[in-house]
Amino acid sequence: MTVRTRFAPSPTGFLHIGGARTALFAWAYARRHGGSFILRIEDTDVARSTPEAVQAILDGMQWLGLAHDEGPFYQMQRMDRYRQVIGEMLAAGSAYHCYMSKEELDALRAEQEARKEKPRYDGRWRPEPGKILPAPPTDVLPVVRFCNPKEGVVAWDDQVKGRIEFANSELDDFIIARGDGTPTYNFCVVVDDRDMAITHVIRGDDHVNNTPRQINLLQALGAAVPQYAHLSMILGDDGQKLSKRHGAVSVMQYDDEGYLPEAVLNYLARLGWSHGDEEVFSMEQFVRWFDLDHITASAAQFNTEKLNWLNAHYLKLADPQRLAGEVARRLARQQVAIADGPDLVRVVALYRDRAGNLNELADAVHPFYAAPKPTAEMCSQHLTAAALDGLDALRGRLSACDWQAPELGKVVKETAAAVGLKMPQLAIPLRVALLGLPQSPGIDAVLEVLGRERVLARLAAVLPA
RNA sequence: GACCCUAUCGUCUAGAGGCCUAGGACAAUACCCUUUCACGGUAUGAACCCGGGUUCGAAUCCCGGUGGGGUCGCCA
Repeated sequence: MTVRTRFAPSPTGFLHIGGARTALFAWAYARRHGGSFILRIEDTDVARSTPEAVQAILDGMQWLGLAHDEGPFYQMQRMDRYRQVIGEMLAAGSAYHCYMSKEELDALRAEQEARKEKPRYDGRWRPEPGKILPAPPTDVLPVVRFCNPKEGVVAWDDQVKGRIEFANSELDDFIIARGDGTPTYNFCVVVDDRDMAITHVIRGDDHVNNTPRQINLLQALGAAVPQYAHLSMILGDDGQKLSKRHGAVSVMQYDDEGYLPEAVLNYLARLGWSHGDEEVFSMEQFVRWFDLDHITASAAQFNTEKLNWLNAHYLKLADPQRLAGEVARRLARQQVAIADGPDLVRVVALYRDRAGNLNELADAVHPFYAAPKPTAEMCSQHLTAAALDGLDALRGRLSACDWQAPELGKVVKETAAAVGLKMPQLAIPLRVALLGLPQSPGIDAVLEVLGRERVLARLAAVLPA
C-alpha cells in the first residue's frame, strides 16, 4: 500500500509554527515511505477564508521547501462531489433532515448547560422505527445530520497516543450540511480523505475529538479507516498556548528575522520527535530516520534560544555566496550601497561565524560599506595621542607592503613594537579608525578584505593632516 | 461541568522492567584559546509530579490523586 499523507490547512491566516511542523511531519512520512504528500486547502468557511491566506500558506511551504506531490486541492471546488455524497447518504438513511431552528438549538443548549450537561443535539428529527416525526415547518431550511451510532464505542490505535476510545453515547448527530446546503468540516474531511485515498492522517492534537465522528462517517460510507497520528501542541516560549493574539507568528516572520529555513526545519523536527541523541541533521537524514514511533505525546514548549543556536550553527556552514545574497537584500532595504565597497562575499565569510542570524550578519557587515562613525567615547578612549602616532606609523608601512593577511598581521605587530605599543593598544584604535568599532574579526583579515585604498583613506580621516 | 489526552534537568528530549550512581542538546556557571569581540574547546551544577499496587527488581507496567492541555459551533 502506498503511503499517502496530506496537509489540510484552512486559509484563515498565515502558516504558523504549529502548522509548519504538522506539514513537516506529514511530508517527511510520505517521503520516508516513497509515498505522496497532498496539499488540500480547506476553504469551506467562506466568511473567513481569503486568497491572501492561501498565498501566505503556499509561501510558507515554499520557503521551508516542503513540496507537495498533489494539489493544492480546494474544497470549494468539490461542492458537487459533497452534494452527491450527501444525497447518497440521505437516500441510504445514514443521514436525515433536521428542521430545528437555530433559536431552538440555542434554547436546548442553554437548558443542558443549566443542568450541567454536555450540550448536544437531542435527536428530535432523527427517524426511528415507530417514531412519529412532526410535520416539517415551512419556514426553516433543514440542515442534514449524520445518523451517528447510538451504542458501542469507536476506537483507534493512534500512532502517537496509543489506543483511544470514545463511547458513541458521547457523540451526537452532527450536522454535515448547513441550511444553505454547504457541507461542513467533518464531512468534507471524510469525503476528501477517502477520495484522495489518504492512508495516514497526521494532524494536530485538537482534532482528536473529531476523529470518532470521522471514523463513524467513514464506516457509514463503507470507506477504509486510515491510520491517525495526532501531534501535540506547541506552546509559546513562555509556556502559554500559542494563538493569534499571543505569540503565534508566521513562518515567514522567521525569514524576516534572519533565520535560515534549514535551521527552522531542524528545530521543528526535533520539537516533539527524536532519534536518540541526534540534534543536528539535514532533511535527508531526517527523512531517512523519521517514524511515528518516536513522536512525543505531550505538548512541547518552543525555545527560541535553541533555535538561535541552530541558526548560528547553520550560518557557519552556509555558502558565503548564498549568505551574501541574503545580506545584500537586507542592506538594500536599509539603503546601504555595496557596489563601491569590498567584495561582499569575502566580508560575509569573515562574519558568518560570529552572527546569530542574517540580520545580525547584515549589521556586522554594514561598517565596511559606510564611513566609520565611532562615538565620542570611543574616540577619546581609543584614539589617544599615542594611538594616533601608532596609526600614523602604520599608515606609512601599509602604503607600501604586500597586501596579504599574514603580511598585514606582521606589519601591525611590527609597528606596534616599533612605537612601543602593545598589540591591543594599536589594533583596537585601528578597528575604531577603520570600522568605527572597537571589536572586529582578526585585524589582518579585516585589512585584507577592506583593501589598501579604503584603509588608507579611513586612516587619513582620523589622522591630522 | 462532561469527555479525551498528557506528566524525566529552567527548556527540547534519550529511556520500551535490571545496561540508570538517569544520557544528550539549548540555556547557566567556571576555566582555556585569543591582538579585541565573538566562535571554539574543557568542566560543573541541574530532573524521573504525588500516593498506592504488580514484581526478586519500576523512570519504565496497573490504579488513584494532583497539575497541564484539548474538545464540547449550521468554525476548521
